[in-house]
Amino acid sequence: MNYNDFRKLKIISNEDICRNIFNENSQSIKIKKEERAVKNLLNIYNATLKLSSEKGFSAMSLRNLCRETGLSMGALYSYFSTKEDLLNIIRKQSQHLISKVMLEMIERTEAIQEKLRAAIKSHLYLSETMPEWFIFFFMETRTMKKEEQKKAIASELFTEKIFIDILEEGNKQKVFSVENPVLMASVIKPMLQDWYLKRWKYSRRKVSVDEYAVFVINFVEKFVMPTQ
Amino acid sequence: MNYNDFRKLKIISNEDICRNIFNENSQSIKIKKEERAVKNLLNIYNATLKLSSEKGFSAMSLRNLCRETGLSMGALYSYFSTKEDLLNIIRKQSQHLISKVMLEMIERTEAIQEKLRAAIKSHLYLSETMPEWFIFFFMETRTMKKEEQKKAIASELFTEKIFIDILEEGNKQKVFSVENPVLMASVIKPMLQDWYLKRWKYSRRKVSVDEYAVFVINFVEKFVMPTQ
DNA sequence: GTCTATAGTGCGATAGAC
DNA sequence: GTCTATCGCACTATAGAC
Repeated sequence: MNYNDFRKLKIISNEDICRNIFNENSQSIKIKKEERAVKNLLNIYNATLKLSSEKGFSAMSLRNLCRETGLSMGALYSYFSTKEDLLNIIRKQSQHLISKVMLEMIERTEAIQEKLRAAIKSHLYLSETMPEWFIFFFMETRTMKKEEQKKAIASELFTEKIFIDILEEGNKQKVFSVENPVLMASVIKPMLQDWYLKRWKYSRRKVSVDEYAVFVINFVEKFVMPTQ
Repeated sequence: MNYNDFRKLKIISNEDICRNIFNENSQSIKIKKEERAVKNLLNIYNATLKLSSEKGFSAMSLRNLCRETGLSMGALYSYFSTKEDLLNIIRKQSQHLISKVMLEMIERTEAIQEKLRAAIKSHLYLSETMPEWFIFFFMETRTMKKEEQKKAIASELFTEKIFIDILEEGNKQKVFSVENPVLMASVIKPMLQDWYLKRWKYSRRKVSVDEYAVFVINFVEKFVMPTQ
């Protein structure tokens, strides 16, 4: 599977995320008509990610957000109760959908080697599809309050666990030979994160997400496959 | 060389950085006595890195900084002219010293394989010595104005270039066999950055900087050394 | 060289008109 | 359901006392 195939699957969209936000926050959201609410939430969602991936969430004022969305302060506050609330809602829903997609993509494959490739690709492809959200999540974790931070850290460890499990299963099947699966998983993650954190670098050098995926997969496989 | 040896070298200190800040900004700094100025600058420097590595520079107010340093608003403004100015001064001086240290450490070695190891270790050891600064630099790049941002990006590319040069020289000497040195250098960098960005993870798992260095070096060498 | 006091701005949040 | 108007507060920055 390459990035084009992945996109055709239409496995995830910001609209799905906003519909979930609406359904799970129906009490705090003052707007009752689903279609209107989802439309505005999508507007707010996109604008928030855009503005805060530029300068950070705390540097984004709600007045910036008004300008970007075309909504008034009053209207914004019909969709969330505090600025911090907005951050938490976005974190929660997107995070949930992303783990789901990764697991689905891995489930589609059979062989353990394919699972490793699927895990790497799905993370890269997801971040290619919605880079602002990945940057947002990475950068804003430390600005969150303790309790929210814990959930963000749990999510980081969750995706890492996916890799650890695959590597350990590969060891068991004697397809892989990884001395330290935990440390191995630890260094795969930052390579995937670099794709969205330093996107400017790769686009400047005209490296496509597919090329990057192949490179990372080769790199990792050379280390995890038993030497002949 | 391990981390302990590196520390004993005392090759870099925050005081050196602050003394440079004083010397290179003698016009904008209103305090004229060097010893007093350096002492207070060090205080401000440490407090700024501490506070902004917690919640980000833009979320750190100058009132926070007063509390942390024990200085008043008026006193602070004798050392820099605007809040943004403070950010730029810190970026510039630390960045300069860090490239210098990396190059020095590499120069101490002879064989190209040792140079690769020295480059990896010096980056890891530096970030172990002054993690707040590395986090600060990584996180605040995007909050900077265009012109400052360019300098930060140039610095990222500069350390990457160090790796590219070593890999290409190794290819020439036929010690390495790296198909794509640029992409290889691109993925080494995030592995080094992970050490300070996710420090909580490694300390929780009781991985020392020396163990991490060995792992990264093995990982990279397995890929860059020609297969027998 | 450092302090306190304060000017001036922009923030998050809300009340009430429509 | 969305708007405008406005409150109270915290911010950066400065002026002037000591």
